[in-house]
This record gives sequence, structure tokens and C-alpha cells, in this order.
Amino acid sequence: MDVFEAVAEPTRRHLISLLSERDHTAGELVDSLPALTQPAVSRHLRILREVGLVEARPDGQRRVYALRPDGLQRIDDWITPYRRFWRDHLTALEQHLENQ
Amino acid sequence: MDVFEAVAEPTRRHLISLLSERDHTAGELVDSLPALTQPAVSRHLRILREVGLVEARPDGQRRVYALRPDGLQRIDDWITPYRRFWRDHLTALEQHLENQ
DNA sequence: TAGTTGTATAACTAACTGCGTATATAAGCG
DNA sequence: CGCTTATATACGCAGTTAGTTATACAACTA
Repeated sequence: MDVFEAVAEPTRRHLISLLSERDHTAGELVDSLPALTQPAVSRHLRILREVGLVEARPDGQRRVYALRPDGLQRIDDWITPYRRFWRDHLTALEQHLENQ
Repeated sequence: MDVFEAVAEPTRRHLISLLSERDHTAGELVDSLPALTQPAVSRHLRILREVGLVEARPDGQRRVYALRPDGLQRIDDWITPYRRFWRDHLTALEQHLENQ
């Protein structure tokens, strides 16, 4: 699973949103998603860890999850070359020539 | 399928990249992806059309595909609030306070 | 009009994803 | 030590996805 597939899942985007406000323990995140069971949230967190979007630090019995600064940057790097497409409304040909 | 799932697929990101250089007919895109059959590429193009990332205009017998300027903007809008996370390397708490 | 070319759809299948239940692991607590 | 709490993993299942082959549809062409 790569970072694009990771953020394609709405629940994981929700987790990212929660973690962007402040760090949360795993249990707090479970409580924030009442539609899901604890194992379901735990697996989403594992995926977010594996693609580098979040990190977990142990705090006694708990695990505190935090958003990693460089995780989403990989998506931003991908989207950057296309940004002028909607910002300037250039035609594809004009863009191509600009790149020469 | 939403725009996030659409771009999560590597082949579809490849198609977006090709279309960002210039418009292509469906056949040209098929030729650019020799690992896939024509129906497979056609289905990817349908998905990209359905989520608004590309548009097709008929040109006689052919269909010319073009990248839509506003398609990827929805992903950019989502990522924008998190951009400061990697740009400024602020802590989550500092960001939260900034938003007050 | 018959054949050919360009593209889309149908039908099927293998692989993958996300979920819940059950269970394991590990740390705090009496 | 047991017992409880916090979190992760195992497993099986239902739904989805991406691929193929076969076929339909539509537009040129001789």
C-alpha cells in the first residue's frame, strides 16, 4: 500500500484530520470513530504508519499517534506540476512550450 | 469511485501525466501503455471521466482526451490545510493555537 | 454497402480491501 | 502474582477492483 491508496480511504482521511489538530492516543481515535470497532481503527493506523503518514510513540500502556510532517508532502510533490493547470487555465500546448 | 481512489491507481496517474503534456486520442493512450489491453485503458479513461479528471471530445471516429483544469483541484483543496505541517514544521499544538 | 478501424461495454475471474469476532500481547494495578 | 486496560494481530467473509477475452457500436473507406 502506498501513500495514495492510504489517503484514498475516507476513514483514514478522517484520522489524518484528527491528528492534524493534536496528537491522540489510539483509544481516543477509536472513540472518535464510533462506527468502527477498535481492531478496524488499529488496522487503519497501521497502514498510516506503514506509509509514513503518522508515527506512534509509546506512553506506558498507550500509544500516542502524531501526524508526520513529511508524509503528505509526497502527494503534494506529485500534484505540484499539475497545479498550473487549474491556476492559470493554460492549454496543454502552452504548458508544454513553457517547459522548454 | 471518488477522485482520491481514481488517482490512487498508478496506471491512472500515468494517464494523467501523459494528458498533462498534451491531449491524446484514446488509441494513442493505449499505445503508450503496452502492458495493458485496449479495454483496460478504456475502463481507466471512463473512471477518470466519471470523477471529472479528464474529458473526451469526439473527433470523427476517435475520441480526444484532455485533462480538466479543475479535477485535481479537489485533492489540492484537501491537502492545503495540512501544507503548513511540512512547510513550517510546527507542532500540532502550535498549529491549533494559530487557528484560534 | 461491405469491410475495416477506433472505442466502449459485457461477462467473467483472480486478487485485494475493509470489516467484525476472537484472540494475543503487554502494561498498569490491587 | 491474578485481573483489568490498552492495543495489536489472526482469521474468515462480503464487496470491490483491475485485468482478460469476446463482442457491440460507430465512423471512416473503397
